[in-house]
Amino acid sequence: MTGSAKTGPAGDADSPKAVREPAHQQVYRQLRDLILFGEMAPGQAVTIQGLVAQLGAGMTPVREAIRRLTAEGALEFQGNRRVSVPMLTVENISELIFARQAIEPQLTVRATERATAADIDELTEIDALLDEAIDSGDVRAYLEQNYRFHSKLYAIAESPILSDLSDSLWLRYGPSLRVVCGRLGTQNLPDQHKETLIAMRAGDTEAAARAIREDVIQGMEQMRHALLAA
Amino acid sequence: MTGSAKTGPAGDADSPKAVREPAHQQVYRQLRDLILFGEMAPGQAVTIQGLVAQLGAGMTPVREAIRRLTAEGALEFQGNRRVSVPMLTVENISELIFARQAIEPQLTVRATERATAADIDELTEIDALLDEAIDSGDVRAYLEQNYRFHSKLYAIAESPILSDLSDSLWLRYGPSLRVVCGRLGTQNLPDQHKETLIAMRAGDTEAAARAIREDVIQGMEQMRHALLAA
DNA sequence: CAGCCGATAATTTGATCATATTCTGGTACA
DNA sequence: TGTACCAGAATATGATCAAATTATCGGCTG
Repeated sequence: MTGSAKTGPAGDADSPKAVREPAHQQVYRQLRDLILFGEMAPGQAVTIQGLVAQLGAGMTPVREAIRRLTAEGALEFQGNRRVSVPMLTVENISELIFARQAIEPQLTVRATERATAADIDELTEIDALLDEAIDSGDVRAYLEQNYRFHSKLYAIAESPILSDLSDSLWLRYGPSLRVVCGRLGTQNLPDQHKETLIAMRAGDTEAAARAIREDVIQGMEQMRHALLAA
Repeated sequence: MTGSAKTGPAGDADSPKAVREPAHQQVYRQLRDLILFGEMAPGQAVTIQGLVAQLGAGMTPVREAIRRLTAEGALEFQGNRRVSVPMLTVENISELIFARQAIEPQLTVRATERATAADIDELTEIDALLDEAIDSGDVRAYLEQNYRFHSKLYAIAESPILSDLSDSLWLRYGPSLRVVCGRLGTQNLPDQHKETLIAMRAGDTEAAARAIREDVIQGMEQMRHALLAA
């Protein structure tokens, strides 16, 4: 579901007459990014008419985007037809830790089996941008590049179902991740990406999976601690 | 489908506690059941206007239900505004096996830790209906009761995120499961529920998890074989 | 006489529908 | 064989209806 090329036959170059993306999909991506990169705080209410005004879109596309994101776990029904950004509980975090460490190492195994040299180069490039963001303390850039790294890694795995699951999990903790990063800064964040890349270059599936598992667990544990403090 | 009347536009004679459910949610549940219990074949196209006619609902609720189920993996975009029931590939099955055997035993562990005697009694009752369906060769009833059993089990676990993941997986293989059952009959289907219940009564989390893992793997392997035959 | 509680009105927001517009895919015709 | 047209389906809009939250007012009690 990441947007590289659309499912069209020969990809025409972008021309004035390029394939217009449906409005509901545009709205979906915008809102998704807003949630994913922490523009929306956990607990914040999401109103249809608010988004209509904010994004300048029609009502129907906004409704559909909200439905879709609700189904993916990025938003939650607040009972009486209200929708809001989920606030994670400690139990939620435990579930997320379990699910992520069950799924993402497996995706890493498959990615390592399939990765070409060009794939690994691209990951390395993203990781460099990630380091840059960490050094400069740019939280937003950190979140984006970190997501891009994992997203690209799992795209290489060519496992649509597991990738979808992983994406769904990411949407659930995205907003809280932002809060944690804002509080702790970007310095102490986990980063096992170097180890992952080394293992992938060596074709060592087990080591790559182990590195990602570490990355996942360290990150989620830090979230758990930050949540307990609040 | 549960023989519910059409959407009364305005105040009809209220039932004592009628909490009118939104139309889009009704449509969602109806379509979900259609998919889950094999009323729709893998590969079958799903059109908005077809459902509008079939379910007697408005266009907007149908659209939203389709979006939601698409996000959950129960339906898939076919590229050009077309939506259809997914046909599983062998690779898909492998992913599903991995994901299910990673998640569902853990849900079983949590359920075993939390289950009351009444919970286990209820599960036992469902399992009895399940046996009945198997004996009488009623595929539809088998699918329903089997889903109810797992659904109830995971509800006991009080783990909303893992339950959501499990539900999403179920929606993906529901249609194909129907095909397999229709081909093989209900006799040779896996059923580790007895072992699960015994372990739960004894509070043996490990044994319960092992039984469910067996149940999952046996069922999915049978699906894989049936798919390879076709 | 002042403060609190419950009921009702007003406003905001969500749900649904009818309709206009755009796009896709097929078909007829050159 | 290729192009233009047509039918049908999906997308998108804005209006309208219903529900819920919020605000306000009047009565009651201390």
